[in-house]
Amino acid sequence: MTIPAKSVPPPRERIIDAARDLFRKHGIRGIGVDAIADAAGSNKMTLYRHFGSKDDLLIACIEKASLEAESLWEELEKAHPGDAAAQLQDWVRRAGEFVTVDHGNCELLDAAAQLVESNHPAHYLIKESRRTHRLRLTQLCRNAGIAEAELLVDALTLLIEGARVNWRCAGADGPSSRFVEVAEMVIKAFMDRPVSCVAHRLEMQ
Amino acid sequence: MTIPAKSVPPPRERIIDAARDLFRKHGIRGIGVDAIADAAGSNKMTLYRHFGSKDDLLIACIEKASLEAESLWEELEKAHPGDAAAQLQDWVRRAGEFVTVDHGNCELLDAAAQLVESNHPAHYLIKESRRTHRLRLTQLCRNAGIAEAELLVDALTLLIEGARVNWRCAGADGPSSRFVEVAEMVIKAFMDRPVSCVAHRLEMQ
DNA sequence: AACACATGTTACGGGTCGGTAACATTGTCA
DNA sequence: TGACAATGTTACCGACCCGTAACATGTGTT
Repeated sequence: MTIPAKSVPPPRERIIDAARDLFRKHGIRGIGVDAIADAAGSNKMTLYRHFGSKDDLLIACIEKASLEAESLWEELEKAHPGDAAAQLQDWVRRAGEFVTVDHGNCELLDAAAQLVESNHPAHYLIKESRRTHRLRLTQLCRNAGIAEAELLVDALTLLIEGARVNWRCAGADGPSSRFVEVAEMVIKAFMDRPVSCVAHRLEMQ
Repeated sequence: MTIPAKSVPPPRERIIDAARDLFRKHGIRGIGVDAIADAAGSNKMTLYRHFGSKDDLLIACIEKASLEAESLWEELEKAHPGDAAAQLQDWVRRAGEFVTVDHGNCELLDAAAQLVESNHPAHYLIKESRRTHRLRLTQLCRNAGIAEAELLVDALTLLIEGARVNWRCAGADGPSSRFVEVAEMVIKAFMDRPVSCVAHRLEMQ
């Protein structure tokens, strides 16, 4: 019983979690390390003992978010073993929740948007995470029998990130409320005609 | 010849233009009033003589961007008089340019995203501008013979704003490069079946 | 008890930034 | 020329924030 009950995570984890939450709510520049340490039930000194700088803390947050995003695919496979179409549908449902609920781990985008043209070391992590996510989703669409999987993935990516942005500034009653509806419709359009409009347009030329 | 040649706009306009540009590039909190005044070829003092605060300057920027966005509809009507379908197609094309080129006046979203939960007075302006934009686009879709115009507008809104966000952090070779393609496909899907998938889903229940 | 170690507390330095004050400069009009 | 308004220049204040130093407080181990 050296560790009687892990009722409270160690300070490092609490700080990361608090930072992720506050970064998402107020932006990276919008929140101070003191407030983060305070929200984590700790203080600035222990924060700086674990993370050499605010940037290091940000990187740790992105790494954790990236790991969580990676676990999504295992959950989908476990929920619908071998059924790619059901997994894709479930993905849309979960994406809709990530949009309409604030606790989504889509903070990679927010972080990236705030680091534009800054040569921040976190850029590499974000790009890498997004690349693997894109590949996974493409494979899922392909397994679901969709011919133009890449185009569908791009469409879904635009939709979900547009929904996120819209939800934040236009509220829950804005266009983001129709995300699932629109996404399902787009998927259906891709499934109904594996020979897509692109092929049609190519034929016309 | 009191005013020989308006080769250079007055400081107020130059400051607003510089602020819009820098707000977009670095974020509202990411740029200082001194840098804005400098980029406008002016000083902080004249900036504060025209705008009582940085927030006032931001509001002036939003108002100007909102006016420019409003003029879009007149241009569309002038380019394709009476042809709603062509206007809608042109809208998609222009939206694609706004996404892939940085000078787009879609900065309302960026401003709103940075003012989340801050009770900023600019929130009202942004919401109002977005509301009228939504109404105009809905009317355009309806004139183009689309039954579920509201849903299509929501879909297009999600797509364009997702494309903007993606372009900023994933680069020009990311999903945003397919925006026009996806948007045209979605519009085509709405045109091909005025009785949409929503109606189908209602029938199933 | 004694020690090592992680954590908490307080205070401070250095920097940035929003905003103001006082003064100098320019340009226009009578 | 003289007056007046708009603009430019410099300096400064106060607030905020990142990061560090020094010290105090536990906590577990031997």
